[in-house]
Amino acid sequence: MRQETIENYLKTIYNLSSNNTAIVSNSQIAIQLELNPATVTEGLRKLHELKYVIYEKSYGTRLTTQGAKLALDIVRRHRIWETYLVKELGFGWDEVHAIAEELEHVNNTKLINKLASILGNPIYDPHGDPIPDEKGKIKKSNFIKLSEGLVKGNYTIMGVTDHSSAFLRYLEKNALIIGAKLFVKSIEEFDQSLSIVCQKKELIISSKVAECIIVQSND
Amino acid sequence: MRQETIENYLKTIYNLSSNNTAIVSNSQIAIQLELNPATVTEGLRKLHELKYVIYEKSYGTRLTTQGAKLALDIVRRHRIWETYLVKELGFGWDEVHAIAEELEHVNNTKLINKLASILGNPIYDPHGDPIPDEKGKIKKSNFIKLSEGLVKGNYTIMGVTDHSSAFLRYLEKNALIIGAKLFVKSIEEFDQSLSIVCQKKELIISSKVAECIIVQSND
DNA sequence: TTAAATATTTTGGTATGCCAAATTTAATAA
DNA sequence: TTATTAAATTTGGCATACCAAAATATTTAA
Repeated sequence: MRQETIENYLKTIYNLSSNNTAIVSNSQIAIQLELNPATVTEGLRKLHELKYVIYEKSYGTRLTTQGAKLALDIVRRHRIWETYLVKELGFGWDEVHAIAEELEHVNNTKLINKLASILGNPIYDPHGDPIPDEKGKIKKSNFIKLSEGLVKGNYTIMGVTDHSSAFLRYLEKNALIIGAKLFVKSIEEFDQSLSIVCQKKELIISSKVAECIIVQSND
Repeated sequence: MRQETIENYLKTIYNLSSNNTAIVSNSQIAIQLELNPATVTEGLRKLHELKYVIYEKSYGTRLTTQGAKLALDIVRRHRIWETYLVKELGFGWDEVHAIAEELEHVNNTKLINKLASILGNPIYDPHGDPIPDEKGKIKKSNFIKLSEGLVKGNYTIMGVTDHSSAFLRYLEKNALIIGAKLFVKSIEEFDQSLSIVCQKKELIISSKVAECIIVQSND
């Protein structure tokens, strides 16, 4: 199996299993990697043989210790590169994801550690995602989705779960950036849209958007 | 054909045809890319169809305008990365080639131009190889191999044609670095080894080494 | 608890990139 | 110029990474 293929599967499984439960379904992986389900079944069988995952037929897949180790390394490379592109090379946070998707496959520990060191060994990337350290240790947080926030709650935006340019530009347009503080004025019962106050401006955001914003409570 | 495969062929053909004549043989490519000759025949047939090369059966191959354009772009990316790794990230000139082999395939013009700009748009990389500009224009030079140098000639080292770590470390050990000035004291008739003076120290170098050092005359 | 819907796997098939061995073509030396 | 050697090509084959369609499981809803 090509190294890049392995890395893409493991990264995807890691990302899916950390958001949701530990077990990941084939269809989730297929959608994420834009592959036919048949291809994913094959891929998981091989990754199981290679001992990167525990794949149980028609049930689900989870990473082995070895698989998680590699997944965390890819995630680290990806997030260090994103941070470096934004902080040192002047890219916008909405354009770095695609470049980092390629750079993450360049396997050179010294290079990544050097970039991390220049950046001051950051713990979060420009999207608010935690960056694993060299040993794969990751800062655990008590962050929640804004969609889980409470009426009259005060929150700080800590990250996003959607990295598409379209979404990131939408946020920027509305000043919904990392570190911004916001107040939940009300939640519409019908469609769960939120009326919030951010930077003294009031705006309505859909539940779909709120699902993709990670916040920390300030109360 | 995978983009990376195309890029590796074109880069190799470019490197081989600029040193020697314009036409490159299959066996040269096979050795350089560490591929079976049968594989190279196939590859060249496909590159011909894609109009990247003119491949004439049992005769040889040369780049088309389109092929040369892409080749020069890869060479640019490779050499900018090498320079960036040495100048900005503190890598040794003997260790950057392998990393640049991977980084060169990341296709993002803005990224390369940004790196180049930080470096002050350099014309030579750490090995003395010229870096094509964004349009593929390359600085032509009157450099010669040290093996073509004359007795009692004064020269400045401008580059190398072998990028192996072993060779680069040998040079460093003997203070034969880019920019060093040297004087050819004598040439041994029997084996064409050179007796040179560099940094006030005298040393003997084999014709094989002299073949791989690029110099400019100071006389 | 069954029927319908959804998810997963199997089967059969394609394209790419590679190689070894056999054959053909070209180059070199006698 | 012919025999030898070397280079290039063809042939047949393998592994990977895919997919579409059919078959099988599993889940959900009636």
